[in-house]
Amino acid sequence: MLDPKYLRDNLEEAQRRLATRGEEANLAAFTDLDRRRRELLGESEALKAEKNRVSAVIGQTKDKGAVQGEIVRMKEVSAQIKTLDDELKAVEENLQGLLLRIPNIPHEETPVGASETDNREVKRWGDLPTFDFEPKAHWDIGEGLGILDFERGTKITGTRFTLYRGAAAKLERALINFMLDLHTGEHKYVEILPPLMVNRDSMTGTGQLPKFEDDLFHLDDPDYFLIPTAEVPVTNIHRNEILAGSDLPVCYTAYTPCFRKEAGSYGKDTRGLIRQHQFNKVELVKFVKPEDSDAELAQLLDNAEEVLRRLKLPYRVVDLCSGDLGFSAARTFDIEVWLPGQATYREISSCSNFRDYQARRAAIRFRREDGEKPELVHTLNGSGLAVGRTLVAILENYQQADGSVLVPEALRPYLGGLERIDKS
RNA sequence: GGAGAGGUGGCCGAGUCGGCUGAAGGCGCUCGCCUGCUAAGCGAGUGUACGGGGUAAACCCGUACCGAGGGUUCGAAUCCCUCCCUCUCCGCCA
Repeated sequence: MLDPKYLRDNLEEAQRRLATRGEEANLAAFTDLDRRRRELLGESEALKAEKNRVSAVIGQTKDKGAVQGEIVRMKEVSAQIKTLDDELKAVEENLQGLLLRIPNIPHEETPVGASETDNREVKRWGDLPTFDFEPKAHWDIGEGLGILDFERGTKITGTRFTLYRGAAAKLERALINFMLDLHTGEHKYVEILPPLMVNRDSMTGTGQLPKFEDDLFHLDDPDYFLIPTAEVPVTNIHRNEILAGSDLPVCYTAYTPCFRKEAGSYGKDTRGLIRQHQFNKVELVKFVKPEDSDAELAQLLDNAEEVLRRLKLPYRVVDLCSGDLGFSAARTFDIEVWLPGQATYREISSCSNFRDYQARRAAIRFRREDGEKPELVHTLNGSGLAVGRTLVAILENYQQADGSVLVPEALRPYLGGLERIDKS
């Protein structure tokens, strides 16, 4: 959520910067509601002050007959307050609803652009593998080895669900452990195993609600949602809390399955593991002081990149332009891994600085020193990495002419020393 | 799922037949005093949000908040209703 005070004082600037997202924010409505709210609040509070004062007098008066007139008058005042508060409540609900639907303002350094094509490539790492045969797509490799079963996944549940068996299942598990060990052991993140279902407040805190309910799997009873990313439960760990400044930065990593409806992506990536309704991801989440968030994002991004470097998978980093930015993010770097089967780079991680946008929604604050006013933290998160897509990248980059797949050296200790996946 | 108990400030814990209780008391914490060291002792202070004033701040005024939301009342932490959560026992279960 944007700061209402900032909007009040810098309406044109906010409008202009939000416009770079290609989205028209209804800021005129904000101005009207905000003004009306303050009018009503002023009137209501003045009457409450009067009521409190007179009620105290009535309480001290023994002879109630002498204050009968005041009692009658206060009855009337209470009725007026009720009327004002009813309207105030409606105005505040509208205002809140409006603010919750306005996306974050892009970072000053976010490239301005309309879409994906305007994203700025900032880095390439690794040499692209060469093959003396036509490299296959991962779905062919996986089916050929008998380790990915797309048909049965669909039979058991439906489209965009896949059954892993044997080496693929083990490889997925090895990747999860490898990533968590790296981030907890060398990058000093604290491992979290959060709930996979969350309530509405949590979804609102990170920005999935109220605008993107259609993208989420929902349980009717109780009214819970399946998490689309560990960002949601992990960021909400500190919702409505005031952290000690000396504890920042707080860094968490969590492995969780993620559930997404992928509404509106019909026909896209229908083959293979790229776009599933359920996938595994290791997430990195940070709570930091505002002045540190740019540097912390750079570090988080590097922590995610390190996974690919250890696996020797070629990748590039892209600075997302304003038009391609997610709803809550101010700045986002995507890491895209090379997929030889499709001869293209595909997103495998998205690392973002949300600044105080989520912190304001979720009331996540910190105190620099004892006795000082609480301030909003900055929140960051990024995939470290999407596990299923990492498996895809390994299958495609490490595939051999005979259909087998070499295991990256860094993963072998996690697979009992296994060097190669053969048809089983 | 059944039965019972309970949700008050950073923590513990009082709140009588509804009225100077933002909330006793204790602990913790901060500052000052005292003190060979440590410990103890003395004094003062110690929530958040919103609105208004003042603005570089400090600060001042008002309102709200005793799990959440409604209701009764001139007035509710205290009474009534609904919901949520926690604990204990039973049942069930990985």
